[in-house]
Amino acid sequence: MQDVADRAGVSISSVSFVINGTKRVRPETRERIERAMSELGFRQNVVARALASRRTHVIAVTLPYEALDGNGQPFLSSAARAARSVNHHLVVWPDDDGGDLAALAGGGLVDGVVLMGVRLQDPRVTLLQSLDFPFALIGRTEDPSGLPCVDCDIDASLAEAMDYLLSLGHRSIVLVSGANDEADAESFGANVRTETAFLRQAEAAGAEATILRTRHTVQAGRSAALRFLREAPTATAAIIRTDMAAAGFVGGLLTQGVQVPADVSVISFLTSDTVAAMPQPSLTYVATPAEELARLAVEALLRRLCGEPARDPILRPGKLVIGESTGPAKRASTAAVADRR
Amino acid sequence: MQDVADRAGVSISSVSFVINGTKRVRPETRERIERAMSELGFRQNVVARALASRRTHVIAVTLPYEALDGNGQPFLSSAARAARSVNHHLVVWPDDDGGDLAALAGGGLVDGVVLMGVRLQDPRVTLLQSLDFPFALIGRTEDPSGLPCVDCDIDASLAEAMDYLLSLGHRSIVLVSGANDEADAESFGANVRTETAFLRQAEAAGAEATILRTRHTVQAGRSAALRFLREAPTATAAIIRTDMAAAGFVGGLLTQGVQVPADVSVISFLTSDTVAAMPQPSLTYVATPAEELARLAVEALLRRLCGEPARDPILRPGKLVIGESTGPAKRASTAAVADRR
DNA sequence: CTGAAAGCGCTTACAG
DNA sequence: CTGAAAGCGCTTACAG
Repeated sequence: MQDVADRAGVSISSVSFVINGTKRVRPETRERIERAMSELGFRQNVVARALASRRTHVIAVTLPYEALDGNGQPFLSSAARAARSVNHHLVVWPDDDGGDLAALAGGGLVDGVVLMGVRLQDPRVTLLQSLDFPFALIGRTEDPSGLPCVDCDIDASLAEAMDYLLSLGHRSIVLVSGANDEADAESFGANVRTETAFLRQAEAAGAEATILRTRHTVQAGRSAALRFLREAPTATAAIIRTDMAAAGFVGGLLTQGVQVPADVSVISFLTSDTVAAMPQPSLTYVATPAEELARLAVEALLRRLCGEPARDPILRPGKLVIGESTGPAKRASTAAVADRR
Repeated sequence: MQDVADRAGVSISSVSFVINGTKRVRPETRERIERAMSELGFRQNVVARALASRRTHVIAVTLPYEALDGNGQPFLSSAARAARSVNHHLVVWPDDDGGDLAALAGGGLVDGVVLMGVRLQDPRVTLLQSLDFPFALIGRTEDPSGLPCVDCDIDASLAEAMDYLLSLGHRSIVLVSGANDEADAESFGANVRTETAFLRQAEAAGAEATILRTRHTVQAGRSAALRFLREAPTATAAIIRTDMAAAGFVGGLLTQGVQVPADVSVISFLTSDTVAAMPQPSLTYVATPAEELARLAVEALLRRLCGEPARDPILRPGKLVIGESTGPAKRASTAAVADRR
């Protein structure tokens, strides 16, 4: 930077002002400085700038190591684009238990962080609050008031699926809920909120409601199909919340000679287009508004960085996309049971 | 840090030495310093350390914005773990065209970078070389000699699939190759190398070889199935290199009344367990050694950071996993054709 | 509009 | 084994 200043015949302050647009400089000097920069191939040292200004213009999104490999939902790419559109960079920073996060927040490498995979009781939120480090959440804790949250409107999203099934005449519906283990199932808000909303909406509609839980794997979906047939023999429709299991669930039904959607309708709840397109028949599904949520979270974080107070949680509904896996309910559900034997 | 030094009654140099283990300090002073640090809840400022030492202990893996959302392969989680095991952090840094990469490499925020999605002619490699910035590749350029590369051994991996199909009696085999567009198909080494190896291995075995190209989507896989039936009527087996298309391909065949594997055997080439498990029947596949490749790439980068010269490219083969989509070839392939009509 | 100077929080020869 | 001091490459009041 000193070299640039020398070549342009100015002080390094002026160079800094030009780079950051912090202060007015005479157009003529500005041009001299810019010429000098490009002639010297000057690249600003981001680390030094960060140390002096306490701003890196980098924000992070943090998620568990496994989630790094992606679920096909465009959360990360959308967040990265949103960051870039406001002149920031986004990095993805893996963290399982808050240890890496502490290093991230304490170290000054990034200006703020977006948390994914938020749990109802999330120690990371407490940690960041105690460090007074700027953050935003994709998801919600149990009591999200006062926190900058962006989340899926589970209630409205589920209503999309339920109303559609009800309109097709289904009156006995199963929710295949769950997570990788029992503790996860209880700690993730999306899971708990889906189960609650399901029971409430089914009751309101006078429909029979059953909840099964399963893990997030294709194989688990196959097993869930067997349990579905055994434990809910009168059910004519299933809503699957564990996206990887959805394909397995349909496969499991087909293997048992149960036709989809002739015998049983299946809706995949909050999944990606890709996963929904994979099975044969392709799935009717409620699409996660991943792109929008990620963008809104980055925007919320940036408002935070500008010193604005947090607003109320922002909720967005998923969208129903009709595929080949749903159809009218069989008239007499007992007939369906008979067919299955 | 000055506070810590004061409280421990030492100079800040000693504190620095304790934190970094750079120099010997008397156990007694060390203990005093450590006590002072924990009492004060001291967190080292990573940015200041980076500026002074020119080492951040952070490495990046860079990939296109879309690839951020993952393909289910454990590249990123494995790389992150590998980095952590050698006391570094890994961030994921999206980059489409080298512009973001230049900021990353020039800015001093990370010590080195792992490049994914490497093309035969890759401008990012040239850029990093000209900046003299440490990097390692997952993948290979056209001429990778002298570069720190880690890649899938396409030839050996394909032989796994080919030998298995040949042993089942298949003598007319189709490769469904491709990428998101024609330019990609020509520019990605994995694609080009697979096609080349396929033609060579088929010829060596005296088998009939056909290549079809398709895009990386489920829907493209369905269309590819129709083209397979039309353009290669005598073929009894297909190897699919475009992972998302594999499920669609099987679905497309089934829709046309072609049985898998009774009429046609299908192998998915270099995919993840998850994608292979999704279709019904589940796919026989050659698993990408993603975990190993990512780990090796991080190790290669770290050797680079320690000043060691690059070795020759490191190649690792994929592993054949037998699923439900492969079986003996139909005796007379003409019979198969007749069946299909 | 421009510049001299202090300071961001560390590391690391160097001297003791 | 320990400390005083220069320096990493910037930003930013402050004075002119």
